[in-house]
Amino acid sequence: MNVHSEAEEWVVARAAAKIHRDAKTKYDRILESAIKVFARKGFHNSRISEIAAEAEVADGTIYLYFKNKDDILIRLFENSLEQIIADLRAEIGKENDALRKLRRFIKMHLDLVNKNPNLAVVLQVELRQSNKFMKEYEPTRFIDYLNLIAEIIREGQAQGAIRADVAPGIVKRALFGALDEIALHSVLTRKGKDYLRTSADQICEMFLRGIAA
Amino acid sequence: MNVHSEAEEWVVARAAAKIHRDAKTKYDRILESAIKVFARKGFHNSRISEIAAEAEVADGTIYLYFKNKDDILIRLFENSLEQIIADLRAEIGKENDALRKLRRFIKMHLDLVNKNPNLAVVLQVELRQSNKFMKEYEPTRFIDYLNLIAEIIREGQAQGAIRADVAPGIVKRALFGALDEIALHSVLTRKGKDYLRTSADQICEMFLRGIAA
Amino acid sequence: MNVHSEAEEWVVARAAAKIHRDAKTKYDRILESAIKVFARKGFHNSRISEIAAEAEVADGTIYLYFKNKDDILIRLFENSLEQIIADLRAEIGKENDALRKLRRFIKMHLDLVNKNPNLAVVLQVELRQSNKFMKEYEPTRFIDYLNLIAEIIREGQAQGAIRADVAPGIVKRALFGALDEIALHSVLTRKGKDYLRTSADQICEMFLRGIAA
Amino acid sequence: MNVHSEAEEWVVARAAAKIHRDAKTKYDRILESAIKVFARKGFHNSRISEIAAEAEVADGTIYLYFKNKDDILIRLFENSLEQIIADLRAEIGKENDALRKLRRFIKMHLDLVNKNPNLAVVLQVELRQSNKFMKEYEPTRFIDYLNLIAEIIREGQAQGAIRADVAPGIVKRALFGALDEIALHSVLTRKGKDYLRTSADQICEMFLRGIAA
DNA sequence: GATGAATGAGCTTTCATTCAT
DNA sequence: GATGAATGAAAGCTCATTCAT
Repeated sequence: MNVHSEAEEWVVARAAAKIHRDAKTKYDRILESAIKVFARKGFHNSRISEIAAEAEVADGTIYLYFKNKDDILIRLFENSLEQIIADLRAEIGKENDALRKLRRFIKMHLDLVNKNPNLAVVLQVELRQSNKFMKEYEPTRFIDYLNLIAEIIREGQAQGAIRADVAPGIVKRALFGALDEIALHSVLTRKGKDYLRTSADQICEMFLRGIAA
Repeated sequence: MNVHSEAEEWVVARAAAKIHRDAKTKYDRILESAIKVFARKGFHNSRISEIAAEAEVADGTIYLYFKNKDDILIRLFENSLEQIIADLRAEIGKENDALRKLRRFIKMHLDLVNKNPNLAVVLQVELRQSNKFMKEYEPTRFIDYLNLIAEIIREGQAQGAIRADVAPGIVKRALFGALDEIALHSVLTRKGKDYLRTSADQICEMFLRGIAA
Repeated sequence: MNVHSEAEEWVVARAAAKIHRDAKTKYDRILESAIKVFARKGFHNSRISEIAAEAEVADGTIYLYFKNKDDILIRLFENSLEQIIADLRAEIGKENDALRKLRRFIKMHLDLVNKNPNLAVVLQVELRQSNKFMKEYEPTRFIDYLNLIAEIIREGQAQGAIRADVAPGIVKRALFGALDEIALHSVLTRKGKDYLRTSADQICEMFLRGIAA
Repeated sequence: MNVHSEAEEWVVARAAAKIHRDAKTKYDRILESAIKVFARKGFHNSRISEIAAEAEVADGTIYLYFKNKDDILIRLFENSLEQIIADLRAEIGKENDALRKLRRFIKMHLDLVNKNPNLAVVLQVELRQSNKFMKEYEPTRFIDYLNLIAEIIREGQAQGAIRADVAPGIVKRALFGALDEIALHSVLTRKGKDYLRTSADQICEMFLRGIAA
């Protein structure tokens, strides 16, 4: 390889990087950078300036798109959850039977942890360290998520597949809590795919038997 | 009530307070004050000086008993869990049947949240906001707690009351997660006794059916 | 003087102050303020906030230009010494004869103490109270200063005016030590011009005879 | 060696240590410990509790013998200087000739640095870091020390060996400064015996020629 | 919209000193 | 005299946020 072509390649690579960078909105670039930085350093140890550097924008620019540091975390949560809910709905839609829907739901929840480790760290660990998120955030999206479960349960009850005395409003939280704790353990101990698969099976077995008519 | 008796009562009250204060070690007084202050203001918004004032000791005195602010939280967690584990063991000991043990366990876990609201706030919300706790703490006591559940499950499997293909190491976490999420919701929304009772019943029903042979 | 003209003068003075303030870089303003404050209160008794106030910048701004409090002292030392060395070189350059150069050097060293009393206090007293300066600082500039003396001595030896058995590396320190002690005494007892003049004469007489061939 | 005699030896050693410890007054033990600790850690980084531990006394005991931390340093300085002055007087007394006395003085000053490295570190570096010492201390002992030099010079002038136009009050400081700077350099760079010997010779040669009639 | 220099509030922790025993 | 548990004042530095350009 001669010097000429090396230089040419470098120019091409730079141009490609720039196109890629320009293709995304600054908003998205900041969110993606925040996920990386939060996952790497933790929420409280991440500096706005680091996120800005990672996103190749100025510190002040972040405040054109986000109210403050906690807001990045919360919007990140909402954005991700919105996408996840959409994906889950699509996945669930492939089944008619409520119990089979729940099975898909459980498997997919834990599969997401496996496939998005950075996001999982942020949602499982860092998010809960924001006082604003824990105390002030109106958890609309989170409630949407929980209600996905409640809906399936009610559907199952209508179908006669799930016991009528099961309280969807409570069981939705119990199931979420179970999945969440498994996800947290997976993230903190870096136990990955196998652990999550086995756990998904165990939880399916237990919950479905637990609420089946 | 006349002024005289008021003054007398005040004297008596002061004396009682002093006796109470002297009766406890400074260590215990600091821990109890920390629970109150953390529950009231949140971990990050609590000042060491507030805890010291509440415990009626000097700021510096706290550092004779604790390494730092996070250490207070962690020791508070360990102390509480140690007591809780002892109480749970005693409670469980009253039954021979594994499934009945689990039932007692579940009911008591949520009953503790009801009976110690301040402690519950700290353990459910504030504790998780300490980066040191989430990332550096070796969760020995927590594992002890989880293993209480695993033990009962293994016992039930030996008795033939619980399915042999249930994985105690996973189900213990799933059950804890479910209870924890219900506890968190109770704490954040200030839903108390009734919510916790109903939830305990629902979780018992679901889990016990879910793992029964 | 009437009130009218007083007010006018004040306006003029303020304007002048502002021009003066804007003309210098923040870096220089902070250094100059530090000299004043350190001289007035001593290094350990000076607060960063005082230096900031004197320089009319925010506390945090200081940390955009300096690593920490000790760094201000060290940079102050280096900046001053750099200027002093340049001036001394110019002064020395006016003579050809090594002994006459030394004479100029000695007189000028003590004259600087007389002309910059604040800086002298800082360099003689406060600088030595910084642990970082005494133990961690790599004294490049100071060595440059000492080597000015060594160079002149070597020159004198080449010229045959100074004994060949004089060790420049030791005598440079002995001469500096002598001047430094006189300077310190002048600063601590506020003995000024006359004391310094007489001392310069005495030291010249003694050193030059002491090393002359 | 059998176990029996080992135990016996240990008892004897302990007893000897205790006797040694008791033989010195607490005052002396604290001063000696302070020299060690200050030399090891520096004045500002030494804790009263460390000095107390080293001296095997309680923290509070130190305040029965010393006003405060700076007082330890100052009393340490005075104690040492008193001893040094006595030794120097004895040494000087061995000569009649003023110039020979000065020679002995210079050599002994630098020899003391060589022989008491810990003390030298404290007197050369740490002492100057005490604001109280630099600004409030009435330097009686130090003046005694300087006057030793002045006396010899006056003696030499009376003998006709030293020029009459030499100002003893200035030259004493110049000589001290020269010796002090060499001592400091030796301490900071850990250049020991050889450096100090050569320096002593150079300074003798220069000073004695410099002031000789 | 984008920048980044400047701001300044905010707080844990240390450790010399005291004093009841 | 000796102890050592308790005190509490004291301040450097960080970093989220602003705003003039």
